[in-house]
Amino acid sequence: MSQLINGMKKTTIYEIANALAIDSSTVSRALNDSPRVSKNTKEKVLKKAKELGYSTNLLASNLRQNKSNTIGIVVPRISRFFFSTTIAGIEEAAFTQGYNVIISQSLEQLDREKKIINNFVANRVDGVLISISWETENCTHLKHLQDLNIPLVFFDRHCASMTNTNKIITGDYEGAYQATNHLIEKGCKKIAHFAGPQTLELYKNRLNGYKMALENNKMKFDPALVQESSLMKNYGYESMKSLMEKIDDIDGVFSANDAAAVGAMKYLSRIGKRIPNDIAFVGFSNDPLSEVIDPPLSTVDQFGFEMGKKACELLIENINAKGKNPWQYRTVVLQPNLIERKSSQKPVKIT
Amino acid sequence: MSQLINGMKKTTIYEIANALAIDSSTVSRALNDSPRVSKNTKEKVLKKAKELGYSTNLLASNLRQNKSNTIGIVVPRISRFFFSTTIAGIEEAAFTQGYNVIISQSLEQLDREKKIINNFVANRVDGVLISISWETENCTHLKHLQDLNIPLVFFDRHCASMTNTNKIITGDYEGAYQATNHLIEKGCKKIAHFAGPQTLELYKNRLNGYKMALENNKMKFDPALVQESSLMKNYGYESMKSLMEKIDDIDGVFSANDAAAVGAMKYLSRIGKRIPNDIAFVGFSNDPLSEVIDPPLSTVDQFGFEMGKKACELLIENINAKGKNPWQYRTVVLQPNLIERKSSQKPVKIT
DNA sequence: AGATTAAATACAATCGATTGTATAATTTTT
DNA sequence: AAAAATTATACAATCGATTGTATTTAATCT
Repeated sequence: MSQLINGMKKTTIYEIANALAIDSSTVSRALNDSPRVSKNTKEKVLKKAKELGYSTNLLASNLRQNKSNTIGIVVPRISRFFFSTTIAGIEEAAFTQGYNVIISQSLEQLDREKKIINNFVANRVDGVLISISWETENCTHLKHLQDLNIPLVFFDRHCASMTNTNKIITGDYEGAYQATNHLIEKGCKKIAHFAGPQTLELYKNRLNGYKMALENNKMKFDPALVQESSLMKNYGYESMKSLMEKIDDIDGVFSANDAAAVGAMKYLSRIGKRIPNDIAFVGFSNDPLSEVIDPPLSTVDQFGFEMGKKACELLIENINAKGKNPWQYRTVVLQPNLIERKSSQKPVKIT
Repeated sequence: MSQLINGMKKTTIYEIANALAIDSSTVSRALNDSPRVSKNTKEKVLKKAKELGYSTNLLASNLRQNKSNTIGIVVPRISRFFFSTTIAGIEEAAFTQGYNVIISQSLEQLDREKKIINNFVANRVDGVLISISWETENCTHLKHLQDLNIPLVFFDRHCASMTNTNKIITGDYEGAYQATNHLIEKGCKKIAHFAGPQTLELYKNRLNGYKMALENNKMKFDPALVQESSLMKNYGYESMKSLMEKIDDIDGVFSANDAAAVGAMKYLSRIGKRIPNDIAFVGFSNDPLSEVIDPPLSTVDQFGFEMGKKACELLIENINAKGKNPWQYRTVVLQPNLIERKSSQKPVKIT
């Protein structure tokens, strides 16, 4: 095993070629196991490569092949549970297929998102997976990607204005419908909704699912029962507080995420309300918090890992199809799953 | 704005050079704002570049400059809260300084870790940030990185066998000492410890902190009170169960992470024990779970985001120092912070 | 104006691997 | 054994940007 002195230059195929008195092209082909090289030479090359501590320079290889074997990921925040789970799924699929992932966070800022996309283009990523920021209403920077023939897949949050594109999303409408309907079945008469930023399609859909469930059960939709916020925990707390001050006979809450529900539950337990007896709760996302809070929070499971994995597989499929027959953009909807826990088990009223 | 037809070749500096009848080297220098190019030409180049939709090919640039502006990160699991927080910190620092991050997960497997490192070397990352897997006892693959003169910084989990290296770690011993001492102060007489895999330095240190706190308070250390596991939630549940079946007068638990503590608390609430009155709890990490569980769990805050940010800054410093005076390896210890919550507030006994 | 210095640009090699084409070596066929 | 067909290897261009050196052009000085 060769000892490399600090800062010594890395071995290249030329050094291997020199050492064996053959041509660099033969070395390259040998290393790539090309049928154009004899078994004998391949063995010699491999042996010498090991001896010299050779490691392919993928920068060179990538340049020549005009392919980086890299996928760019943009998420609002890496540390948010749902996104870190999705990323885990993406990484898993990417690793299996020999792709690297580079990850950047938009921090919900459009201008950061644009910068990131530019950087990805400059780095010649083979494809992009993105969950857009709150601020992203104008998607020209993403359309531009498609113009450049760089495959793109949205996951979870997508651009409503782009119809011709790949996306993999949750059945938000259906999940919200189920959740609300479940509360109604448990006997709730006045159900509030914590809505997320209505710039995002997915929160609109959750609101619509809520509305439609009410309507189908002949309950009137009351805008005063809807609180829109960023759905962070403290907003759940505040939303609940201001709702309760205005309307005191709320007996159910469907929250568009778990964090806000948790915040609200904390407020209610502080003011002595019982869950689910006084107010029943259903959240969304199946955040680990939901299982731990007391009482455990009913929620809608989103399968983040699965979504990431599928999104990545779809992207790679698209990458591999480049240059072949025209690509058919695909929309995959993952149907979520209502998990019933104690927070929504209202005792049956005897009437 | 030029419309690119699907699959059209990307513009290069040569096209810009041709269009303006100047040399490509001048274009390159103009784009990099070199003082060797006149203001006039710079403007013309920039204008033409925009017109042709030019985007630097960093693959080419990186090859030439033998620098990828990329940092490789290896973590056991991206979706674990502590790691996703750390990654967020790393990404933040990297973005600020113009670096990309590529992320891979070892899934606690040594052979995956080795593959990842090889891949990072082939991709010529400028530096590596790693939190090693459980299985990683032999660190030759990481020593190899240093031989290749690729800067390396460990964070959180490091190799005990490597003394000459950069690392940024938590004051695990001190944190554990504080946590245990706190339980003792609250009147606990028989404190159990949920220990993590003892292959990892950090869990050894937490165990030692626990031991030393007992010793300094003249309490005997009893190995039967220590349960070693992977510290996943269900292991906390099981550990507590098997402990209680053997020893029934335990009145405090210091768990080396929060998840295991939460599992144990769930078990105790099931069998009707009261927390903190019967058994007080302190966890480690300040996982979001700890704030939400009832009663809220006292824990030791680890500042994951901070750790990631500092680790990345240290790495970049090391990268920039390459080739200059010999680098002094650094060890940074972030002192953790005990957060007292209800789970450890044992009512004072009147004696 | 002519010489000297400075500014701006052009030339050409280079980073390390890949790949189409040409040539040499070997094997098969007749 | 000569011709044809295979197989193995060598040659040389290429990917797109960077950078040291050389050359041309413009500005300054005496």
